[in-house]
Amino acid sequence: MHNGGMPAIDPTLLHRELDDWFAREGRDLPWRRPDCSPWGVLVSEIMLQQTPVARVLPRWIDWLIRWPTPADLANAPTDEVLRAWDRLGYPRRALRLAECARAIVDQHGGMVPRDEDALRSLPGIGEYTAAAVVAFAFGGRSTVLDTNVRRVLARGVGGEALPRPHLTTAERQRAGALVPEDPAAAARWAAATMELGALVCTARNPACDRCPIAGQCAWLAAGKPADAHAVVRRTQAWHGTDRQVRGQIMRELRAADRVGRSRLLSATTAGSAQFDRALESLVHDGLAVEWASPDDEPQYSLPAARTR
DNA sequence: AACACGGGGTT
DNA sequence: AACCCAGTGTT
Repeated sequence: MHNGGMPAIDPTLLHRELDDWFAREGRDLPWRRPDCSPWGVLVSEIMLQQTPVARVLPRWIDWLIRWPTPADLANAPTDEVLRAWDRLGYPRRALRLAECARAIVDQHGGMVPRDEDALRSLPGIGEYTAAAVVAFAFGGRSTVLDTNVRRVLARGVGGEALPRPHLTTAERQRAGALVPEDPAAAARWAAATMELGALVCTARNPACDRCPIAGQCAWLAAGKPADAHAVVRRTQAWHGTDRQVRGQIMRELRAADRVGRSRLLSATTAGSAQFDRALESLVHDGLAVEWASPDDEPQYSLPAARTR
């Protein structure tokens, strides 16, 4: 096994330097505090899926005050859940979080499970989130691989500017091999690598001069070569998409009790064909319900009752 | 493996 | 206007 003449990685040194840096520079986020419950951590992880910390913070605080345990959320009406989710985006996550709460009550006696496979089987919890809850809620050993960690390892260990578009088995192995044996150390490693990717080893302008592991970084040593598999990935369009129209409809539904189709349509930038497609998809997803009216246009609202 | 799915802050 | 961001579930 060779690594192209790049400096050998010393995991022990890596762990210690990142540990020290995280203790010094890590943000004091409420879901990282020792008194935060596993449920609080789980809620934060769902909200943080594709959503920045700054926007999650106020929603998370309100959410935990209102539904401090899985049992509390399990009994909440769906419309209240969706209004509390507000504009965090991807509102299906809110539905899945409520389903997740019910599954925790039904299958785990209301306690967030510690087992990674059990977590993985809950609604809305995939590979990343299961590993994150193991580490951050229970201080357990897991391989936490989010976009930040992937970038840190792609650079520091792989010598490449950015990770591949898709997670590979080889990448999982590389990440797993670097996880400290001690569970508490593994949890700190997960938090520190994520934080490094978020604060220093950012996608666009990495602050290598402030990086605690710059001395061991394969990418820096190689002269920071450009992304090998760049371009290709075009960002998804946003304006005029069905997603945008869905968001416009959801905003209107959150603001009203019931809304007629025509008023809903006028709240969007869509033509009627796209509007109907978006509205139908929301009904299909369980984010909206239709109230048929014999002699007037159909009315729509958020789902009032929870769908048990 | 590819696709659908929000929204707002930053550059 | 483009770019970025603590992913998951479906097909």
